[in-house]
Amino acid sequence: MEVNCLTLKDLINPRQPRLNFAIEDGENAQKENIFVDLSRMPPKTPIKNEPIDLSKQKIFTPERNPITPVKLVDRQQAEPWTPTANLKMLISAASPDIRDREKKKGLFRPIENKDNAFADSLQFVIVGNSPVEEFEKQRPSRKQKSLGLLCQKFLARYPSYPLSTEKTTISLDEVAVSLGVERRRIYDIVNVLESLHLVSRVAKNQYGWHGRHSLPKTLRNLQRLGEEQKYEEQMAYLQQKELDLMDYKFGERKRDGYPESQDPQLLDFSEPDYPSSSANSRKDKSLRIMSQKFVMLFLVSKTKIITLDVAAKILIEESQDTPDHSKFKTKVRRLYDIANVLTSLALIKKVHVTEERGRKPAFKWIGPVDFSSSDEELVDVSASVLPELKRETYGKIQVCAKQKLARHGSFNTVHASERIQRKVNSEPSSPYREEQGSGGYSLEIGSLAAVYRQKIEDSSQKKALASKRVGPSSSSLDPSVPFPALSVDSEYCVNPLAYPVFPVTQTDLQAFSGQNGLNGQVNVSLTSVASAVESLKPALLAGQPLVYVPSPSLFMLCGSLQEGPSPGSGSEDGRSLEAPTAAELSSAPLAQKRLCEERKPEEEEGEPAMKRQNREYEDSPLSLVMAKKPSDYTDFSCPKTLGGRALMPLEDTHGNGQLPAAKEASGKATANCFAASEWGNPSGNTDVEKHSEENESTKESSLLQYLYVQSPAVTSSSDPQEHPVHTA
DNA sequence: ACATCCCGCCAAGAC
DNA sequence: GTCTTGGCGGGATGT
Repeated sequence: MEVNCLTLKDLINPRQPRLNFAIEDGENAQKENIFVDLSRMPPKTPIKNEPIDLSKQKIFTPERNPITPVKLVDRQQAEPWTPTANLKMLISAASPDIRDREKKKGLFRPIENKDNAFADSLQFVIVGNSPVEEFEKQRPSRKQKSLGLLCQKFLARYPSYPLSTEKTTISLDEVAVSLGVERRRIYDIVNVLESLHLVSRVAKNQYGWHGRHSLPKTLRNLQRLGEEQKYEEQMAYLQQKELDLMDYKFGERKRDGYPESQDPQLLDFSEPDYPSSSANSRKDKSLRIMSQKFVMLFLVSKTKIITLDVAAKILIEESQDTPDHSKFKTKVRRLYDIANVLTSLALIKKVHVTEERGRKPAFKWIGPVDFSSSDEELVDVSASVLPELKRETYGKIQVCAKQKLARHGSFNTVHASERIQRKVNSEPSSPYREEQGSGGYSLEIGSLAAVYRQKIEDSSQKKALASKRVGPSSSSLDPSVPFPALSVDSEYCVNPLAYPVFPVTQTDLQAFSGQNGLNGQVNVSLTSVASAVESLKPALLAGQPLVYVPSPSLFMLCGSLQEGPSPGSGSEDGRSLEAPTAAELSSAPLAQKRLCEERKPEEEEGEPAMKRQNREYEDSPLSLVMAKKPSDYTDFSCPKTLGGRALMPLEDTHGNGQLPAAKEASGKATANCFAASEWGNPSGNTDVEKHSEENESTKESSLLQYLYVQSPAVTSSSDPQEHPVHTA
């Protein structure tokens, strides 16, 4: 893991690793908060960040006690250090030496240094003092410390579609250390992930990693709930209202626009009572719930674009908090946090909506849209119950599949209901971390949207141009046109680039391959990609009425290909049984592969996103190669049983069904399939396209047209992204 | 000036 | 009381 690198550096000096540990541990020992403080104590200036000492990690490495929540303290203590030692350390902190050390740490913090990834494998390398200087140089910019980036790193550690067999346990401490951040940050990430059931809390300090297997299901449920909540109407209402005036007091809005306002439901939903959660207390209004609601808004939205303020207003209302401005601001802050995580999951991307008033920040859903597979499993949710119920439900299901539950004693922490869920969800697995082994690739993996974007910008622009040429035709209207009320939003600027990466496939592959030593990483030259993309586009677009052309990224293309009615990406998905055009099919994949291959050589810090994407591509090809049977596809697409059990069970099922020997392979295949099915769509394009087809609403909305245009200028900007275009 | 959102204080809760 | 969680919002950074 990246951590290693840091460690190494830290170790730089003759320090024995042990010593380092001890020291660091001592530091670490202090709880994050405390620790932080300490760190601050010294000259904050440059250092700020690195509360945590990586070195330990290394040493301990991830695997360490996965199950039992290990406290840093404990670790420390393992070391010769005593608590007093910590004090000493603190004291010493004042000394320059210590400062340096910390600085070094800071430098090494994985987050900042993406390159570190493989460090783990490396043993401690002693480095010169340079680190300090470097540190100063490097002083991580704020962006480098962003939650989104952090989340990507976090995600990179785990396979998107873990095999059923591997139960990954996430130790918050570990992760915090390895990522070089305070635990508090990890909570932010984990809470959002938990809201989507990508992880579940197993015990104190312990989370179980589920991956995206159940994501479709979860989304489906959320969508359902969102519908029940009538979020769409609320949004429409708000938007309208905004036009009129800014206030978002909920009393007003509801009445006006939509009488039927289901506020009560919402309210209920939001906090009051989850059956599961005993006390709604703060937990219930937590980030988790906000996250789910936020996602619901997207799923319900026809436009798939939601502005932060609208989301904030809706959330505020639900919470019933007083509408005061401060609340609003706070909500928005939280939404940014959530959005960052969702962005790194490639579920949404940032865009800007131009209204009469001006440009507003917004997010567009680029995740899977069709969770067509119906499940009965669903939670019968009364809205109120929703989240928790779901969890439980899922959990139960899973449990059934696997009875393992919690053997760990650790459950105690959770509320009864929660406990159940959590237990269910997370199995006391032995911690397998692929990451460990993979150290190197960990970083690469996930979807690094942000990074990716930047990198891509150039290419994207080009593409954008191309797309434009293609014309409005290519630039599609957003099929999903908003509700009439939404007219406000008429203009959306979206960056073409979608960076949607599917961590999924990659991860999976990695998991698989990773063991093999395969790192899917590939660096594709942007140019090559672009060219490929463009070539592909036409074909893809051709049939569809409305197409959102994601100009920029290959990724997008791929996605479209796969999903799209068109091409055959299907092989992966299994969908494309009927390969649309042989040529297309073949071409696309091949192209991708090529690209991927090309890239491989280069890996750089900034690149991770690219890499990941590339991998993804690779993955898809792989999957193709693997050739799953259509059957798999079907399964995924229609989780007859229920997507729910999905995670492990599905895999298991497959495995079982298939030759045991082949299990692995099958597992992989399945994983891929999943990935494809779920994520194949991930690209916004796909979604859009589908929507266009599907949405009836579209017609209405047809009035409004959204052009997605790439901003020509974008390149330079860090966020190339979208420029608003006014089409309507 | 405004958009983003990091940072970490500090309280609620779980032991 | 200690430790884990995580709400919250000040204020820094980015644009």
